[in-house]
Amino acid sequence: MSTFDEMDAFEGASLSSRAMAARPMPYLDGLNPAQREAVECLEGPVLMLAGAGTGKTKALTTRIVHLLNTNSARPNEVLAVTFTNKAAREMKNRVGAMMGQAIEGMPWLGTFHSICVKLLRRHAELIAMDDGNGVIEEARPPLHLKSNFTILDTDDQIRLLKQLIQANGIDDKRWPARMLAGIIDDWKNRALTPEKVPTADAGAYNHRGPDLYKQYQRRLLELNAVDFGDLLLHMVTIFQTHPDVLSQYQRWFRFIMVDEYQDTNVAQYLWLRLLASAHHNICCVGDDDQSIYGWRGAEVGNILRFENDFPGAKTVRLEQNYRSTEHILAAASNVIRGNQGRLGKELWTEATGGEKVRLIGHWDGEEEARWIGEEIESMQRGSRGVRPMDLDQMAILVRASHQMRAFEDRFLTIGLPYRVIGGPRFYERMEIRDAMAYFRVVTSPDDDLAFERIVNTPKRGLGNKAQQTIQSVARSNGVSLVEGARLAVESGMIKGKGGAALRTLVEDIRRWGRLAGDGDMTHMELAEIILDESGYTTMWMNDKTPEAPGRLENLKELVKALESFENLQGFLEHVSLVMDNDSQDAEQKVSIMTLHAAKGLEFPAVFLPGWEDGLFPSQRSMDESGLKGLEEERRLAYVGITRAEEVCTISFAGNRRVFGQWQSQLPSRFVDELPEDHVEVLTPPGLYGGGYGAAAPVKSTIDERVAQADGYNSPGWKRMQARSGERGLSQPKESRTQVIDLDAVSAHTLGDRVFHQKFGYGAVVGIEGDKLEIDFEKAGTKKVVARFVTSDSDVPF
DNA sequence: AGAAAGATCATTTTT
DNA sequence: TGATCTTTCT
Repeated sequence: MSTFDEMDAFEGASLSSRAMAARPMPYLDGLNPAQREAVECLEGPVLMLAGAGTGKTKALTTRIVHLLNTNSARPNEVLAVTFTNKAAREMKNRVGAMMGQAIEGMPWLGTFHSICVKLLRRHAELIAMDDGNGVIEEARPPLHLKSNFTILDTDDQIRLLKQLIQANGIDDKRWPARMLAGIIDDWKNRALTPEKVPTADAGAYNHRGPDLYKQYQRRLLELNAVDFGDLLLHMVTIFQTHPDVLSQYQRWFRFIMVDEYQDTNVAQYLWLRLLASAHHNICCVGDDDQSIYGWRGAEVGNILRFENDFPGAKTVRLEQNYRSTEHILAAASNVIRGNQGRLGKELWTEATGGEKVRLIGHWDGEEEARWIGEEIESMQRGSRGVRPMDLDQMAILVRASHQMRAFEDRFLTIGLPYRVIGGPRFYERMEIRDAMAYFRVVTSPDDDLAFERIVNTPKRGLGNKAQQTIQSVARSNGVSLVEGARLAVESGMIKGKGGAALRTLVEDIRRWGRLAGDGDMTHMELAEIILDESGYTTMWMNDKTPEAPGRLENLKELVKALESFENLQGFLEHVSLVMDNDSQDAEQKVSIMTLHAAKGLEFPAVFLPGWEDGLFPSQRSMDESGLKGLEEERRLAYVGITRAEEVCTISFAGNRRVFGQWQSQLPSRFVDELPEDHVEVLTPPGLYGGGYGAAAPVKSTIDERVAQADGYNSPGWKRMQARSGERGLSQPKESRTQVIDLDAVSAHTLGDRVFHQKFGYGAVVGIEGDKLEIDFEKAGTKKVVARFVTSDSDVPF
């Protein structure tokens, strides 16, 4: 950070004179014409529309290299933003590899969030509580953010909001904290501070939203904390209200590059526009067809509007695809064609031939999983002219994570190794968060949220009552919770076992803090001491649940991860933003993940199961966002198909168990959007109809052929429809629930023998509404909700 | 304070 | 169905 002045001086040199000194540029040779055009256009706004598999990262990194190599910019004058740490890392590595060891790293290549943290730590004091009414509370010193603020994650955020909600006397059953968190996040994504929330949103959260948002921001400031959304919001606010700060950075970041521009939200967009507004040297890379995070605040509009925002922008399209076969590209193109308002792009490839996209319908979800399992095994050996493939080269991409279960179950039984990608991240796991809370309390005893988390973990006999006492003592004395706890113990307000344990804890926290200060031991040793002496490790060692050993493993891993940091503080500062878990073991495994998690990845063989209306496209997307939602789903389909290099297999099931209820499913509308010429309809083996390659009538649609192939018209299918027809897919929820309950109730009469998951067999001795009184053979008489028992004579379908 | 029964509610989650 | 939360019981 010491080079501000140096830089400003450097700015004087003219571009051409610097370019004179340029070195040769062999790196340009490997580019196709479009890539080269995007790379060589260094000045002014550039929009690089990069379709899937068109060498986007190559172009992006080469452009950075070109900027540096032509002496157009120094490494620290380039602002390069990504969304993920992974993408940032990859760019760093590739730039480094291309440049050789010639440069020190690029300090401003990183995620939006990590860059904003750096900036915000420099200017934290500019974020202050300005009371909207102009009334300043005299008693307190002016409240402003301090440079050593902590970053709260979603969990802390929710807990904080819950406290606020309760303090405001709001029933958090009817108005859950999650909902408020969502609303506030949404406002932050739109760069709205509490004062700027539009009147149209006044009704949010039962009309209390805007007020609670304000309270929440104040509380965060009191805790010297920010949440993820604040990182951007605060920086935008600072840029908007402090022109001097803004112009400093406008001079500082002479060239701006943005990856995945289609995923930017309003706050990120404003942030970029403010920084670029002086020189317009901004190069945005993205693909409007791959915008799949609208539900998280991303605005496709940002990329669609680029040419308006930056008049005279140069748009370059990367359309030559190096990843997939022509059939796969044709399928993807044909599907995405259904969307309105695209910037327009058509992927093409020089390669010809290859396997057509394969389409197959199944009787139900389990059969789909069974078939895919077998197909994977046969593809390992090499089937139907497709080369043999390793498990690592195959992936199953689902719309919603609950679809994974069927595959996991199946693969477990047949012993097929698989790996689930995504899921809870390492630092989001309970034990990691607990351990980190301990570290937080030790390094900064004012961290109330951290203290709250660990005060009774492991159990110290400090229940609700004790914790409330601590809260009120702390509040009335205006001190932190740790201090409040100490006072509460000293004054004898918390006595007995809990009091003793609390005294020990408070003393320990102090002692550990001193150990940290002494520097007599490594921070790893200290971490181990904290976890051991607090009883946290012991807690998990005594835990008999199956996941306990894994948690202990994770704790070990956490301590190991400390190695690469100077001290605990250093670790904590970065952990919330940088700790991802792409732990990859060497073993060959099939990957299972959501379509969202698959963005940016590619596999020789891809399975896309569950293409059924309501599931994919998801009913909820369509209900909540209408056509926009449907179009985002379609982009998701596009993303899914374009992950495949050689073989893409799409499938759907006619029946699926949804929340324990069987439902009949219709093939996804996207199935109809596949181009027939590039699709091969497969016939599932055995069971239904059986005839391999059952001759399809010439002019039938794909749906009809699939239906015919897998026995849609079989008696079983008809029976199924008759049975479950009345509870269709799109019935309103209330009526569906009703139907279920009535079903369950009417299914039993006095004296019936029934089965309950927990209690086993029993006889119905009473019926009250939807509750049954049952005399269980083993468990005695219990009242049970009818839904939880099955009639013994019922043949589960 | 903690276990157990009951009620409730179910997408996608880069940071 | 089953994970997670809340309420109730000991």
